[in-house]
Amino acid sequence: MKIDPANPADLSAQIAAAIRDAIVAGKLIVGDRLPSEAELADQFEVSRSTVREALKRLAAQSLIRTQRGAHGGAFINRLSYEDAHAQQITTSTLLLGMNDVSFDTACEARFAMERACAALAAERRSPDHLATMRAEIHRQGQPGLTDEAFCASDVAFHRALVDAAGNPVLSYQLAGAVEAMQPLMNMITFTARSRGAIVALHTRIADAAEAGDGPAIATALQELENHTRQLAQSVFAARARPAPQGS
Amino acid sequence: MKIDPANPADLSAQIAAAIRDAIVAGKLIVGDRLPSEAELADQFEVSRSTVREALKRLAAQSLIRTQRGAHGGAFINRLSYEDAHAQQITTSTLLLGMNDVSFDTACEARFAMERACAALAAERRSPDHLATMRAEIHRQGQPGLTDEAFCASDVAFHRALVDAAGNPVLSYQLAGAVEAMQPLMNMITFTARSRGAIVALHTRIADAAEAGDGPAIATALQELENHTRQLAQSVFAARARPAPQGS
DNA sequence: GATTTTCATTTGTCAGACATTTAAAAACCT
DNA sequence: AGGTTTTTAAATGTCTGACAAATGAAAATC
Repeated sequence: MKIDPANPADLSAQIAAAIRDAIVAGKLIVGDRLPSEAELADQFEVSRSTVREALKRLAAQSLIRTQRGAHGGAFINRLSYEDAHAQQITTSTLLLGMNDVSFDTACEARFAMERACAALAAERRSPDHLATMRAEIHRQGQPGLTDEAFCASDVAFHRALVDAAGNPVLSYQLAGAVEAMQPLMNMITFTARSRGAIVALHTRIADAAEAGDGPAIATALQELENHTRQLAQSVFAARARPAPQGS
Repeated sequence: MKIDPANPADLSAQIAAAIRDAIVAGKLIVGDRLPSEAELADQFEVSRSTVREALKRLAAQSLIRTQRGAHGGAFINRLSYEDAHAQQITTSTLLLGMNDVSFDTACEARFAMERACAALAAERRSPDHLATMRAEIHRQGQPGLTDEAFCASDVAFHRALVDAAGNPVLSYQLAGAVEAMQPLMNMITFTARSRGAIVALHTRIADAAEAGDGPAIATALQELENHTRQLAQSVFAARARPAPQGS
């Protein structure tokens, strides 16, 4: 594990990359303890501050965790689904927010992926998942719900559908995509009429899941996608009318 | 933007979180320049080293980029698809590698997601995508190809299929899932016979894409998933036989 | 007016110091 | 001997002060 002092890139970035590569390559495995900061500074022939900056970079990616005290140090961290999930949501949200991704593009991607678990969800849904879906549908029908709360419940419903597929890898990937959409969805105003349509479609999805009918879930999701995109289009059109030349 | 000095957590982690939240909330937008390290140290009432460690954490997530010199500093970075993609691959690869995710689970998730772009790919594939797919199929048929090279070509083929869906968000999400599988796929030995079967299925996929037949792509992908899982099962069974009680 | 030099600003790196945490080792007291 | 307290060593967390290197703007020069 060496670094190139002639490289113009930051030394701390090089050191972080070297250690990260060792982890990805399996040379350092979960639970292993890195040498102390002082020892690493000696090995790489840099100061302790530089080593520390490198370790902070790795900590930011949940690759290591540090412990203070006599037998403390930096340990290779087991990347949990939870950590990975949180990172993915941050990344996806920023990606969508910073790159002017159109609502249509994000919506299309999200529903395409969600339809991918329709068959598995129909096959494996547990009573727990069904109960969660029913509960969220009930909440969505209550009057006086703010748009934000409606959106949050929508996310919870779809999250339950995804989890019903019973594949943690799929859940991790999809939850990121679904939750990253939330800031975009929050821009929409849901009228009572469109809420009714959404609740009806959610009910169809829950019924189909209960009946184990995968294709019916997929069809309902397709209709939900169409409805959502139309709704967004009309909302954005109405919003653009007062200021057509708006930046 | 404040931090709590009584919080037992690292000050640098708190500062990083405060700035990250401001970015996610849109209070800091792409291109904005953060105050200089010295000014941040004054604002947060910590030393410059602590501020630097916080900034390195953000840099590790591609949230900021730094520039040296008179009018340099830390700037809010536009998260590119490329950066997000690279991060996702690292995260997914480690997640799969560290959590003993079974080959079946990962495989199921990957193909489920990939089938999600079958319809879109059939509709939008460009001659470029078809050419890439054909080229990779041709490479996969050549004798003397190592297993690693075969796997790499397999990834390139599926990458082209995903890109053919013409949705950058979908590409970003799926590419991570597909490429994260590569280390698991590399554990498999591909016999000449199974390579032939895979190439035949790839050809069917390319033909269906050319014909604009989405369902046919999905069917072929399903068969490819079945074949891959059977192959993995037999390989792992053969490997387990010499040491059935192996840890 | 164009070129060169100077200069101020900012990040990158280093060295040394002290505070804090932690677990093991040592000392101490039944 | 056994249990409790104290000490100690090792490690990370933070601070201070310094210098190097890069970079763009301003000043000086031709």
